[in-house]
Amino acid sequence: MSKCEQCIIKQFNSLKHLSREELVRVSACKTSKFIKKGEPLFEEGERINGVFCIKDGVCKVSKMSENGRNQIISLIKKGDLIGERSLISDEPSNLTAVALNDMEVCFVPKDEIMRDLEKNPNFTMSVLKDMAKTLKKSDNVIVEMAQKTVKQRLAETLIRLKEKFDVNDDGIINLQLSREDFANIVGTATESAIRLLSDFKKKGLVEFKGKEIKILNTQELEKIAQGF
Amino acid sequence: MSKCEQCIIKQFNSLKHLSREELVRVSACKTSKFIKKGEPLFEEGERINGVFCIKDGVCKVSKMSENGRNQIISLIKKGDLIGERSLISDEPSNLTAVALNDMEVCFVPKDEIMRDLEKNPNFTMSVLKDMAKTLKKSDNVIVEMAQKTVKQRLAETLIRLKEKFDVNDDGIINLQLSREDFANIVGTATESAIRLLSDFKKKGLVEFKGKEIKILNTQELEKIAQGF
DNA sequence: GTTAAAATATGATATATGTCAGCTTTTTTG
DNA sequence: CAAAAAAGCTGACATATATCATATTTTAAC
Repeated sequence: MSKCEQCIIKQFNSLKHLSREELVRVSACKTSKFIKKGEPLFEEGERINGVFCIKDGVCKVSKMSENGRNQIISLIKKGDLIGERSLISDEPSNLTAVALNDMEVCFVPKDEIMRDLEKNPNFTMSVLKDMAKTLKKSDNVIVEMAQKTVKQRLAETLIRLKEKFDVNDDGIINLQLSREDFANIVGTATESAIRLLSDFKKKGLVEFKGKEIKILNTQELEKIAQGF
Repeated sequence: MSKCEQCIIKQFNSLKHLSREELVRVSACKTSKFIKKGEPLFEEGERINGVFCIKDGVCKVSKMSENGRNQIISLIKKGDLIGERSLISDEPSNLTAVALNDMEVCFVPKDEIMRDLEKNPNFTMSVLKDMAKTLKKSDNVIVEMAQKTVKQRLAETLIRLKEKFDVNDDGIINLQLSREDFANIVGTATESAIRLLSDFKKKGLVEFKGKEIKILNTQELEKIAQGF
């Protein structure tokens, strides 16, 4: 199994603040997992008891509403950590994470992370900063959900996908989402998402080949997101 | 000026984890402020450079949407801390806080808090836990905003107000909100909020005397919040 | 206390979005 | 490869909510 000390992935998250010694300890207790597309990394109500470091792949993090509909809260990708929150608040997860493509993740058990949080202020501070950043993003999402129309949110989502995930030579975004996923991100009915996406397509703003997405006119999408 | 070491308010927040020595230092550099109803505690874009500890009163924390409408993200009351986030991420505030009634707050400058965060792991851990909790709540709000109707959200809001703020002998909630505030909490037009509130009133679920709110039927409101 | 301003209320109407139903295409499974 | 299942698409219709206009009541200002 690969060693954390030598793993480049940690550069993308708070684990980079651990000392060599600490990393060796993490490495000794961590386990590797491969999650296939469509399979859960963890589910609502489950005790995670550790932190996942995403080595490769993407997962959708969602939550069931009382109405029985699924809301995707965020997309987590290579380099991200997930699970710190439940660990810190010592509660079962309030979220479900499902792989959107084949994933490779490392799992570090709770005790090791807690120990590092207590002993290494740099690490703790980094986790704290990360949370502050996430909280800020959450505020933005709340405002967006509360104030923007479905069309605005969908345009916004497309722009963000392009920014967050790589685009290949043909301009195709390196992530495949179903229409239902889109609906669950913006918080609408699948049919509405389908209709609006094909609207965007008709207007020449995006192109779809199956689930491949290519953004043709970011500027116009931005205008729509802003309400024009 | 009163001393932090002797202040009971700190029992309600992370400051309770500071040592006597640390509290004495905090006390020495803190300032007291009185904010009148309607006045801002701080505004979007402002560098706060410290943390506020709310000694008395309530404020609404909001953010402007691109559509030009105000969204209230949360209500902060006696005992709460506010400002840690901007301090930790070292950025100007993304939020505005406006007093809903006369407030008394203490302001502790950044340097002192940062010093405590670096030196006192208990304090840091407490702040971390607090953030994890807020993040969880944010997830819930996002799901609610994305998936529930305005009516559901309004019912939910009324229930939460009753839980969060004291109720006097006559059953009246100890917080006055305008119809516009209600609209800005649930993310709707003021007219819609007015209509729905008077609907609830007609159905005997709530009672209004001006801005005084009395909840008459929590159970029924809960049903509405859940979509019945 | 009178006037002006703000908040609340209500009606009419337009529009966005949800829901249901049926159909086609794509993907999965054996 | 065939059959079944899932995903995508489209139309018709119902409904929630926004918007605009106007009236009334409450609060603030002089």
